[in-house]
Amino acid sequence: MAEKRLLLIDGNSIAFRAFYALYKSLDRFTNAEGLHTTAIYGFNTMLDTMLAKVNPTNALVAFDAGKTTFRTEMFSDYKGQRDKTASELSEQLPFIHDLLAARGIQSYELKDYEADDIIGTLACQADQAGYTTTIVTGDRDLKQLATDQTTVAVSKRGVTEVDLFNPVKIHETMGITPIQIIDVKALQGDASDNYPGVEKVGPKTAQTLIQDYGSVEGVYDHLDEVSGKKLKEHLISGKENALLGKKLATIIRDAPLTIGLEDTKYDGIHREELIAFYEKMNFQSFLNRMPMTDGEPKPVAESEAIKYTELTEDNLDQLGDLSGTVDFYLEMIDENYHTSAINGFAIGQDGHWFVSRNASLIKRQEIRGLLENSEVKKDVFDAKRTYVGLRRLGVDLKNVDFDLLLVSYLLNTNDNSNDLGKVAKEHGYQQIPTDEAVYGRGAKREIPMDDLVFFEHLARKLKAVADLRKQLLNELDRHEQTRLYYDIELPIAVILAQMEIEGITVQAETLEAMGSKLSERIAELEQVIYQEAGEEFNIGSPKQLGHILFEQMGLTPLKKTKTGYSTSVDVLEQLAAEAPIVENILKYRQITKIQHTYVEGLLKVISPTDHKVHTRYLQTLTQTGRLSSVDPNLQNIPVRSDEGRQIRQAFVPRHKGWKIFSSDYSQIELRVLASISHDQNMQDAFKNGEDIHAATARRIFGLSSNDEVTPDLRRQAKAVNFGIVYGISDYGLSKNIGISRKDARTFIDKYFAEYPDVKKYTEDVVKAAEETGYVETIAHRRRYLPDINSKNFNKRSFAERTAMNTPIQGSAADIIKIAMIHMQEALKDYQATMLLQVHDELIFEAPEEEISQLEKLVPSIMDSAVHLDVPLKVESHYGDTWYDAK
DNA sequence: GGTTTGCGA
DNA sequence: TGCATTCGCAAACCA
Repeated sequence: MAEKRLLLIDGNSIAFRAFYALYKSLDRFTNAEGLHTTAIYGFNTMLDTMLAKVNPTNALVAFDAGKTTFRTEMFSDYKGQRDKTASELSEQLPFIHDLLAARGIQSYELKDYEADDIIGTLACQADQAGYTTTIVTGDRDLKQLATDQTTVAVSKRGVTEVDLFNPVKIHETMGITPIQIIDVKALQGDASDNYPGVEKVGPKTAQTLIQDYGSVEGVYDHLDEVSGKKLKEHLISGKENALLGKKLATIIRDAPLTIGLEDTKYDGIHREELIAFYEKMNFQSFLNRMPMTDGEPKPVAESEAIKYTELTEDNLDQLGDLSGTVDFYLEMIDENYHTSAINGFAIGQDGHWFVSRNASLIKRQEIRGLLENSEVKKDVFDAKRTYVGLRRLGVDLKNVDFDLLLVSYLLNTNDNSNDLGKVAKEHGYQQIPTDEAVYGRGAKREIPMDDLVFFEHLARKLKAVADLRKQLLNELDRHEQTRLYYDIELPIAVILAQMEIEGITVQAETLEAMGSKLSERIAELEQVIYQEAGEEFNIGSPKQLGHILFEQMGLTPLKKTKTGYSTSVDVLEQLAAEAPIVENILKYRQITKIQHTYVEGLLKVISPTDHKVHTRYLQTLTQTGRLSSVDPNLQNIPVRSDEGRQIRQAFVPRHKGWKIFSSDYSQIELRVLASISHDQNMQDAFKNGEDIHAATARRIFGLSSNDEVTPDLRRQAKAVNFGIVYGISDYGLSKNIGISRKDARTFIDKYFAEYPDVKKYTEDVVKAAEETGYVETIAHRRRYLPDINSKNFNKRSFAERTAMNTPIQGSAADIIKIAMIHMQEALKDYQATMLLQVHDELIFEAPEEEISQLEKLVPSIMDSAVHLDVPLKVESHYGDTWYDAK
C-alpha cells in the first residue's frame, strides 16, 4: 500500500512570517496593479520547499476564521493586545487562497475556531488513519501536537528554514512531553495571546514545575511540596488564571470539521492556472522555475491517441487539400544537419497528419509546391535546421511563420533545449514525449525500426507545433517581441542557413604544412622540458605537470584548483623568473593548442567534396542573443598572437583572384553603453571621434589636455572600460591590470564620477531587474534573472552583473543581426558573399573588382543598422586570405 | 562526464 | 566575512 503523507499548514501564521521576513523588500515586491506580494511570494517559497521535503499525498492549509472564536467567548481579552493586521498584509490574504487553489492545495477555515484547531483535529485523525503528518507553522505552541507520526516544523527567521519537532526532540530540549507544553504555557501565560498565567512564573519555573508534577493539576495537588514561599503564594492567587490558560492553550482535537482527510488529497498543481497566477503576481522567478518543479507529482496526462496517415507515392494527392498554414517537420537524427541522415518527415494541418520515412517524397511537386510556395505559411520546429535539410533535397523552404524553437527561446532564453518534446513540456504541453525517450540517447540513439513508434512520434511532433502556435505567439506579443521575432530572428535564420551552406574554403595543404612545422617544434620543446625536469612526463596533464613543478622542482604554488595545483597562464607567468622550464611549458602549451585545436581540428571538418568548412551557428543558445558557432567554432580562430593568427592563412576565397573582406564594429559595446546610459561625457567622446580608451585615461587619471596618454595608462583605462561593461569589482580589476585593490577601487570611483550616468545606468538596470525579474535589449530581447533577489550573495551578485552586461552585449547582438539582414539584401546585386559573423565582425569573399564598392557599402549598412545617440564606427580590411585581411 | 586549460568577441 | 568582469567552444586528461 502506498504511504500516506499529510502536510498541514498554519496559513495565517505562515503568511504573517512570510510578510515580515520580506518586510524590508515590501516596496520591491508589487505586481502591475500595485498589490504588495511579499507574503504571497514568501508563502509560495515555503510551499515549494515543504512540498519538495514532504512529497505529500495529502495537503491542507488551515486559516483562522475571523476575530471571534470559542476562546474569545471564554476570555474576552484573548489576543486582545494584537495590533490590527497591516493592510499591506491583509490585502494579500485573498490571493494566497487563489495561489493555493492554483497549486491544487485544499484550504479550509471554520467559524469560531482557529487554524490550530483545524490542524489539531486533522492531525489526530491522520494519526489514527496511519498517516505520517508534517505540520508547518510559525507558532511554537503547535509543538503540543507532536506525536510519533506527527512532526511539527516551526519556521525560523525566514520561511524556508524550519526546526523540526517530534516528541523525542521536545523531550531533549524541554524535558517534557508535547502535551505538557500546554501546562507550561498555562502557568507562564502568553503575552501575544494576551493571557497572564501565574504572576512571576516564567518559562523556566513553569517548565521545572511541570517536569516535577506532570501538569497544572498536578502542581496544585502537590502545592505543599512546592519550594519557595513567594512562588506558592503566586500559584495560589493565580490558580484561576492557570486553569483558564490551560483551556486557552489547548488546541482542540475534535473540532466539528465539515471536511475529512479524504478531502485533502493532493494531486499536484493546476498548471495553466498557476502560470496565470504567477503572471498576475509578476513572479518571474517562479515562472522560470515552473518546468523544474519535478518534485511535485504532476498529473501525467494520458496522451490522447493520435491519428495519422503514412504518405506513399500513391496517396500524395491527399495533400491537395492543404492550404493556409501548413505544419512541417523534417527529422534528422544527428545534431549536425549538414551531414545527418534525413530520416523522415511529417506534414499536415488541423488534425490531418501525414508522415513518411521516405524523404525523397518531399521533392515531389505535391509537397515541394507547398513548401516553396511563399503564399503558404509554414509552422516548424527549428527553421534554420529545416531550411538546410530541405536545401539538401533541393527544396527551398519559403515563408516560415511559426518556429516553435525560436519563439520559445525568445520567450525565455533559459529554456533552450533543442528537443521538441522538452520545449513543448516547458509550455505545459504533455502530448509529446522527448526524443530521448523515443530515440534513446548517446550511442543507443537511433530511429525506431517500428513504423508505429516512429510515425506516431513524428505525428505528435507536428501536432505539438500546431497546438502551441497560438499560445506562444500571444505570449510573444505580450512580451512586445513580435517585431524582434518577425523582423530580426526569422530573417536571420534564413541568412545563417545560407551562410552555413555556402561555407568558407579552408586549404588543407596550408594547414598540413603548418602542422608538420608545429610537430617539430613540439618535439623539440618536449625534449628541452624533459631535460629541465630531469624526467619524462605528460606535459599535457595538469596533474603530472603540477607534480613536477611544485613537488619535484619546488616552485611556489600560487593558486589551487579543486583537484590540485593550478598551472594556468597567469600562474606560470609569475613563475617564469624562477625556472626556465616555465617559459618552455608556456610555449609548449601555445603550440600544442594551435596544433590540436586549430590545425588538427579544422582538418577534421573540411568537407572533402567542396574543401570548405560549414559551421553551424546556434541561434537559440546564448543568454544574451549572440550567436555561437560549432562544428567547427569559427568565432574563436586565433588572432592575438601571430603564430596562432597564421591559421587564418588557410582561410581563402573560393575563387582565384577573389579577396577576403572583413568589416568590424569599433567598440560597439561601449557605444551602446554610452547611448543607453545617456552619459553626456561618454557620448561626447564618441561624437568627437576621440579614442575612447585614451579619453577615459585622461579622465580617470586626471590628465590635462596637453598631457601625453602613455600606452600603459591607455591599457589600464581600456581594462576599466571593459570591466564596467562586464560589471566590475575592484578585486577583478586589480587582478586584471596588476595593481592594488585599493587603486582599482579609486579608478572605479573616479570612473563613475567622470561618467555619472553610467553609474546611474548600472543602478537603474539592477533595480529594474529586481522589480520585473528580467532585463531587455534595445530590440526587446529578454533575459530573466531568477537570482536577482537571491539571499545568496554569489548568486545575487552574478545576477546583478548580468543585469548590467546583458542589455549591452545583447543590444550589440541585435545591431549586427539587423545589419546582416540589410547586408544580405544589398548583396543581391553583387557577387560578394557574406560568409561569417564573429560577434562584431562580418566576413565576406568577393571578386577583387567589387572590393572598392564593398569598402563603402558594408560600413554604410553596418553603421546605419540602428540609430543610437552616438555614431557607430566600422573599420574594413581585405586581403588574399583571412590572415591578410588586417 | 567532469575538470582544466586556452582560444575568440 | 564571504565573493570577486560577460558571453561562448573545444581539446586533453582522468575517473
